[in-house]
Amino acid sequence: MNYYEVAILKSPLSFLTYESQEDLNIGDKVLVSLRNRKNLCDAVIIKEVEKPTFKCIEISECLPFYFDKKMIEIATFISQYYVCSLGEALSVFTPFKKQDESKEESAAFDSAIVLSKEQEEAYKFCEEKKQALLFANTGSGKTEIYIKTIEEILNKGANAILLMPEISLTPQMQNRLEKVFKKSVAIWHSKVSKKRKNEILEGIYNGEIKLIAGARSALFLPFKNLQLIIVDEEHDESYKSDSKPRYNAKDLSLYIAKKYDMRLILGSATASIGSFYKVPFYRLKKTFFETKKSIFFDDSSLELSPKIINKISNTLAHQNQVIVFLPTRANFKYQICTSCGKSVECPYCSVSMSLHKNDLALKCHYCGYTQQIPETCPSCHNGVIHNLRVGTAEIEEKLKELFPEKIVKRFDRDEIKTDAKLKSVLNDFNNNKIDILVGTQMLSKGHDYHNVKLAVVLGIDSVLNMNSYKSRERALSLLIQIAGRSGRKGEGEVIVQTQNQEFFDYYLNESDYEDFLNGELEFREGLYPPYVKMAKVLFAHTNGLKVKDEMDKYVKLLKQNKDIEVVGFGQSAIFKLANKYRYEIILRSSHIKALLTALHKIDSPMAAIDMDTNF
DNA sequence: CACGATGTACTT
DNA sequence: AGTACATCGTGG
Repeated sequence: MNYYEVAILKSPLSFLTYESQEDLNIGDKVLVSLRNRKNLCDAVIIKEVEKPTFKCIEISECLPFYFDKKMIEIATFISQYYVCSLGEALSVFTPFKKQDESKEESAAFDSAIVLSKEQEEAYKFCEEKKQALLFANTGSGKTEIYIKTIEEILNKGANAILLMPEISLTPQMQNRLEKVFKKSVAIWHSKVSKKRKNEILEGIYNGEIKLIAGARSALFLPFKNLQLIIVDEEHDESYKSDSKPRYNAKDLSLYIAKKYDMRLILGSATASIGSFYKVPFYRLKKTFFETKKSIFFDDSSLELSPKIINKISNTLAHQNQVIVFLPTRANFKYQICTSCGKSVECPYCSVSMSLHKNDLALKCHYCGYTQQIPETCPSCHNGVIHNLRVGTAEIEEKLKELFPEKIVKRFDRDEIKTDAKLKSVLNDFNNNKIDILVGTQMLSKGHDYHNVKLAVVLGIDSVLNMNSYKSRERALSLLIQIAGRSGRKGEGEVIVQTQNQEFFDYYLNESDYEDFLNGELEFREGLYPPYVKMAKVLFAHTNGLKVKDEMDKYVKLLKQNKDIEVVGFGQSAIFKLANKYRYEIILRSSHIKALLTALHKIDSPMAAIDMDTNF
């Protein structure tokens, strides 16, 4: 009889010992039964052990899948660094399939791309450094460098992964890749159907698919010979997972590339401070079409001021297109009573409900709770509800009133729910069937709107004024990304509504993003990442008193540790979420090991640990 | 005493 | 985490 320690997938349990008649290998995927559990559980063989003193259960079945050595090593790192069980860490991977060898037909792709002198230099730089940051202005042609590099890697018979933020897996990027790599490329993200995912996996198993362009989870696909990872829009914060394991796919890519000596390209026009600090960078500034960009500012607090309306009107009069950005969905963010001043809150979360006129409803953007629009204030019963801070739907409505003969469409999470919808709206926009596109962050992500001549940026101050050491970085990079959408061909205008003209103007017109990054590095030294590590411990429970006590207990405990600093603690920004009260502790340390040791010791059922939080 | 809601103990 | 089982309160 053989005895094995197994990690239960998706479970926080530590290793459990099972027996088996069969000789199994480390990494084999098996099914085991667990007392109290009706279904068999997926598990992974971690190591062979001596016969234990207690009685074992037999492994129910060995499945024809396995996790290879690298997967187990990377998962071990994830469980250490992001503080979770090995079973939880392994569950993000798609295992290999035990089967006959895949056909080793060598590929010969020819993108026929000719790089410019500057691109060629950048390309060489990335090759020499092995792991590099391609800090490339919008329109400077980083995609060509990606494709050229992928081509080189695939032609050597190896595999490549191109990571992109889910939202920016654009149809045009798909087209460009398919044009060169044909059936060898596949798109992978959470909205791909289960059936299609199985087809793709089959393609990876038999070697027909050599390149995956996809979201976060694409990093964990079973490639035999992965040699290149590209992280596009590397500054994007959505690479961080917000459920367990809370890994950051960009940071993990760097870890993996270094550990296994793979090529890595991090690409962005607004490089993140972390990458700028850690990774050698090449600055690709020269753009193909020398675009003339004029930036205007508007300091009104009105959402659509006469100055802005005038600009839009002029642009439309010349048969040109406009995009309007604002960081808020729906019609209004807050519903305030004119009489008692209270806002309508979600009964399960301590946040204001947002008005959705289309659905005649108030919705909670955090838990999804929906209720009818109240006629009078639910608190004092006599006041009238007054709206504060507009969202995309409201601006869309106003623009339709102002320009009744023009086509106005919305581009946000409420409107673009499927891939088909995304494609059709982008298609209509690029075929000039839409005059004005109003949207949220979604607008800023790498889409190529080639006829846009005006970008209107509203509400950027609410991003800048957020209470986070990252606010400046977020606001400026967002603004640059949106501004980059205007005038991709020829002249473009940008109008920014802000009370902070000096800040934005300086970095948009007089200085460079690189200077901004250097300035921020100086500001963060000794206090914030990338110089120190920060983590959040979130306590959540239906009982608000119990959870506070629990947090207090850990504050006391953690404060005794000389190697780590309790930066702050108290109620979370959203105190009540989905009917649970939330408190948090923010930790900082320049001593990673000490911080991780402390975090691993936290064993409260109410606590969730978030390493490298997106504050 | 029947219920649902809440709490707790356990997993090889 | 997911589950079964224990305990508590309410209503009949």
